[in-house]
Amino acid sequence: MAHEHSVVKPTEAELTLLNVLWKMGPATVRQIHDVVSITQKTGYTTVLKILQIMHEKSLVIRDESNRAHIYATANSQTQTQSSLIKDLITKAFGGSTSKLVMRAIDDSTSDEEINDIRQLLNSLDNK
Amino acid sequence: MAHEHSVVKPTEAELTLLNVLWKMGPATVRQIHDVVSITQKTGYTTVLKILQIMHEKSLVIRDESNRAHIYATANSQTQTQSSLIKDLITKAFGGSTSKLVMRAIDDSTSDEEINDIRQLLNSLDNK
DNA sequence: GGCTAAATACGAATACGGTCGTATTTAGCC
DNA sequence: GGCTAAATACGACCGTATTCGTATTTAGCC
Repeated sequence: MAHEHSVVKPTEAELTLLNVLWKMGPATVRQIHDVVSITQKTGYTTVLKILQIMHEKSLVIRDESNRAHIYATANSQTQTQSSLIKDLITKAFGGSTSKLVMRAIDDSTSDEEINDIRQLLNSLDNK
Repeated sequence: MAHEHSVVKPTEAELTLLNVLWKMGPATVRQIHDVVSITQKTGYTTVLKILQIMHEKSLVIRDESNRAHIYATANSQTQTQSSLIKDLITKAFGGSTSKLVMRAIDDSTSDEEINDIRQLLNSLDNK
C-alpha cells in the first residue's frame, strides 16, 4: 500500500502551495493566493501558473465544474514528506536513516520534541 | 562554535562532488572525475566547471600552487548535513523535528538502524 | 444581447543548474 | 626554445523554475 510509484518531487514554490492546500483543504486560486500573500508578495497569476504546472505534473487535481477551478493535493502530506526525506537520506546521508536522525537532533531541539521522538521509538516495540 | 554564518545550500550536482571530497579528502579534478565517472557519465569539463562554481560560492577551497589545482571542502559534512536537514524541516515539516523523524522511519528501516537511533536517544540523557 | 468583473490561458522574460565544446595556459621534455 | 600532453578558463546551449503582463474566456446582470 505504501508506494503507488514515484511520487513526483515538488519544487520549492510548489511545496509552498502544497502546504497551504494540506492545511486548508481544496481551494480556489483566489483562496490560495490570499493565504500565500500574507507571508509572500507573490502575484495572483504566479500562483495560478504554478498550480497549472502542478496540475500537468499531477501534483494536484482540480475540479473544473465551476468557473473558479478548485484545486486539491493529489498526494497526501505523508507520502510527500516520505518522498522528500527518502531523497535526502539517499543523497546526503549515504542511505543511513540513523545518521539523518543524528543530525536532525541538536541543541535547539526542545525537550518536548525529544520526548515525542522517544514515544515514537517506544511504539515501535509493539510490532 | 556551531554556525559561522549561513552555510550555502549545495545543489544536487554539487552535493555529489562534496560527497566524493568528504570521502577522498582533497583531490584534483582528475581524481574527482575518475570517481564520479564510475557511477555517472559526467564529462571532465563538467566536473571542472561545477568545482569552479563551487569555489565562487565558497563551497570548496582550492590550492592553486600546482598546475592541477587541489580542491577541498570548505564546510564539514556535519555542517552541511545539518544545514540541509534544517532546511527540509522548515519547508516540509512545519519546523517539527519529531515529525521528520516520524517520517524518516518506516517499514524499510532495519532493526539495526532503529537500534542506533535508540542509543542516540539514550545518550542524550547524560546532558 | 451586451457589459463588466473575475476567472483562466498563454507566452515572454529572467534566473539558475547542468552540460560540454573549444580556446587558452601551463609545465615538462628533447 | 619549441612541442606536446594535460590542465584551466570561457562561453554557449538547453532545460527547468519562477515571475508576471496581457489576452481570452466565462457567467451573471440589466
